[in-house]
Amino acid sequence: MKYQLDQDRELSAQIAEEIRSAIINGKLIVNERLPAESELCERFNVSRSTVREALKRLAAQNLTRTQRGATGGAFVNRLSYEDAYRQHITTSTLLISMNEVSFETACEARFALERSCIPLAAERRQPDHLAAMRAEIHRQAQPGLSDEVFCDSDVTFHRALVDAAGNPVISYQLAGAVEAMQPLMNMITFTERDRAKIILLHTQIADALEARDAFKTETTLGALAAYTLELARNVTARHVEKVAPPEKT
Amino acid sequence: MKYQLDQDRELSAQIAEEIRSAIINGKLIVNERLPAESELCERFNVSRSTVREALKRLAAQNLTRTQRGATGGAFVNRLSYEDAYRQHITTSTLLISMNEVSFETACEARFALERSCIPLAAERRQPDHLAAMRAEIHRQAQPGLSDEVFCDSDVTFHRALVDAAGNPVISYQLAGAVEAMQPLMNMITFTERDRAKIILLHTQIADALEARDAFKTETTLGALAAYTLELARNVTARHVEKVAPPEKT
DNA sequence: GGGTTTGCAATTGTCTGACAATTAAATGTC
DNA sequence: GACATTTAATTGTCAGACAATTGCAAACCC
Repeated sequence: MKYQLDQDRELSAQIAEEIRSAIINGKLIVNERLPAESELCERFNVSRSTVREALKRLAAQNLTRTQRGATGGAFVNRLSYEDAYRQHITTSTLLISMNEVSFETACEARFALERSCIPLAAERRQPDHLAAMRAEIHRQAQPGLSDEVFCDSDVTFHRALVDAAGNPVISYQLAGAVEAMQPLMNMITFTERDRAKIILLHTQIADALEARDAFKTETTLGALAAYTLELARNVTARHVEKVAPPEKT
Repeated sequence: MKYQLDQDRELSAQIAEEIRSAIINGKLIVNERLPAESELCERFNVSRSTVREALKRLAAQNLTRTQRGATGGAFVNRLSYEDAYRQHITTSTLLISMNEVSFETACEARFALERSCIPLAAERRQPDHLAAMRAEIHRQAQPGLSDEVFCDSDVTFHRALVDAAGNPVISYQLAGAVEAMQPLMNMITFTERDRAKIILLHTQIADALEARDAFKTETTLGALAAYTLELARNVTARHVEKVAPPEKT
């Protein structure tokens, strides 16, 4: 069981990779304790700092957790839905914001993906899902609501819709679409949008879902998508008016 | 600009969190250079080891990269689609394998999500997407193909279908569903499955997509989902036959 | 014997200082 | 000006030390 760390990549990265693949391949199982840092030093023949940097890399990915004390150490972490959610949302947010994704592309993706949960949601929605959606609609109708709170409520509404599908894997996967992109979309469109219209569409979605009418739900969600896209185009058009195009060469 | 690191959480985690939120909030922009380690030591009033552990945490999340040398340092990394893909697939794989997700739940999620790209794919599929799909179908039909290669080809086929939607955000989001779950599904069903039947369904999907018939494509994908589920149930049933249920108290 | 306290040992967290490796820029040489 | 050398800045790695935490067992007390 000797590890030869070959290349000129950083040692801590290689060691982290070694352990990471052991976890992914199931050689290390959940809650299993990794060797102590001092032991890893000997095994990989590196200093403790290097081992620690490797372990911190793993901890940053929620692959391990550490405890101090006599029976402490680094343990393989069970990746919880909550951690995975957060990670997925963060990654999605960064990906969108760092890669000049057009609003149309993001909007299209977001609604296409959300649509996928509707047949299941129509079949399985429970009273509490409907109640959550109606509660958010009610909140959205309150006068004097700040844009920020309205946006939060919007996200919560859609999350309830997704959760109504009763499939945690779908909820996790769609978190990246709904929670990461909805705020971005709201940020762009909030100046233009007609809350009454959005609330109406939300109500129609809730009604259709209550009636277990998947087709109507999909159609209405499509209308919401179209309206969002239209808003964005208005904002863009107005921008072009105001900001003169820079005349480079 | 003084940072007070309060609690008894690890310092390196707090520092990493500080920098991470600066990146997410846009206070640090892509390719911007972070202060040198020695400078961060002074700023946060900690030792260099601690700073380094923090930076390694960020590097593990692809948020930063480092270069050695005179003008080196840690730089805010542009999160590429490739990195995001890999991260998403790894997280999805771990989430499924560590949380006792039933096969039915995973299968349902996987096909529901893939379905969402079909209307767009039918509209936009290009000759190269179709060619890629047909190439994989051809591969799958070759005799003597190992299960592993067949599985790889299966994944590639579905990825081509997803990419045909021409939306990189959708491709990214669906990577978690297709690339993470398909291998798991194949692992379970490969003993039972009839390759000819799968190839037929793949062919029908490619044909329907070529004809830009979204409805037919969705129907056929649904049939593939149903067949996969049926296979899994057969395997489970056989398992129950062979393995006597353990009689614990 | 039973419960409590104390001390010990293992382990991670942090600090300090040193040197190696790398790299771009400055400097020197022809 | 072109090329070689030196220098300085920066990260990567190592070694050793001490602090903080924590489970456990031994000692102790009643």
